[in-house]
Amino acid sequence: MDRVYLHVDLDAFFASVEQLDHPEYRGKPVIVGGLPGDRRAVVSTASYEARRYGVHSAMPLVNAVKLCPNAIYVRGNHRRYSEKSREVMSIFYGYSPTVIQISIDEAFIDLTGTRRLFGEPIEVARKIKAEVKEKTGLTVSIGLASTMYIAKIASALKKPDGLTAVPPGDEEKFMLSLPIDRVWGVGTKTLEHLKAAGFRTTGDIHEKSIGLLTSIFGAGTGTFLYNAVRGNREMEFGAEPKTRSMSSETTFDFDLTDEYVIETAIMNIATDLLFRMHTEKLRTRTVMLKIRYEDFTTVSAQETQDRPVMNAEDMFSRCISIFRKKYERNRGVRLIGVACCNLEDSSVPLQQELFDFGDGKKASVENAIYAMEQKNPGIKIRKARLLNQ
DNA sequence: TCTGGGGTCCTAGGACCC
DNA sequence: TCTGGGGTCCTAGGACCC
Repeated sequence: MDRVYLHVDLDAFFASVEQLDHPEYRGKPVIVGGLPGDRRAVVSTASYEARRYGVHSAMPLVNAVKLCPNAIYVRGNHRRYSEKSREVMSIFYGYSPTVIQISIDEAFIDLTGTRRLFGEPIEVARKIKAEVKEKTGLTVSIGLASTMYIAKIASALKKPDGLTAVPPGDEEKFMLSLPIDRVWGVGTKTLEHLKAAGFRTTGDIHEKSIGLLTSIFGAGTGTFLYNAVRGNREMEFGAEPKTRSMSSETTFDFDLTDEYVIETAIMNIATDLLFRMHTEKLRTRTVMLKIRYEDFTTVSAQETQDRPVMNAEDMFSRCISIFRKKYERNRGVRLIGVACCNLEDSSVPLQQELFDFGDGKKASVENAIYAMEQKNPGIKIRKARLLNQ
């Protein structure tokens, strides 16, 4: 059967939600990510009005302030964005049971075999745009193609409020019409590498053998490039996008060198992460700590134990033990991150011998605290050490 | 100019086992 | 004294995405 996919992308999502919720922001440059004066913030989303000044995602906020001092700056409200995201995603299920959400603001919709029920895919795409606009006030850009990979690239070509269809059979032609930096999966590093090796267009890649490409770019990137420019890249999305890791990190306004202060920050981050793990009913045996030094060099180390992390104290002591082994004294620290990998479902009971260390009591006290925090969002119960932050 | 936070996946090297 | 080949698992780091 002929495959048909849509890729739907919300336009300038966070900024658009702000303009929706604050009518006085409409038609004006809105920049989500931080307030002027936030030293190390970056732009999360810029409204199209702000993009005209050259502001874009991932740009350091200080640069945005220089380009567009009169913009409306907001830190952002993720809870609200998630709510709007759910509204939009639920509309998609009216057109197909197979919706694959790949981030807060985009999803694939599998329209394969739905023609008899819903009509031509291009008409379905138009209907979805209209329904999203009518029900949520937001606009989307859509790509339509025979593979998810092509649909994904197509959706970005006419933004905002765009619709781009690539007819079946035209996949390769489409890839060859694309500037090289539009190839999804080619980032800054590969782009530099391509330029250095004299590749300027997707056609330049297309005319080389797979052997040559892998000898220049390595096996992984080489075969990826070879297939991508032929439109051969099909992504098999597994059934369940399972959570594999969870992390929390903080960039400090100023670099830290005092070890007590750094360790207190680690406690803060670890506590936050453990709370999120708890609400998602996840547990882990693998804890990773990340240190970014003032010069942006980044190191990380992880430790796996037989027993899962039992409570905050356990979590903290694992983090600190990694930190003390890894940290090079007196170097300024700009970021600390903690991650838990290889997550397990915490409702699966533990073997008894892993549990009998007196940790049970601590864990149940913490569960009570978490329950209270969940019931009363806003209340945070923290160790005394964290109160003066 | 100075570079967030939350993720996923890949690769290369070392340990360990047969 | 000098040493195989294959497999698996773990770790650190890197690339990429939104």
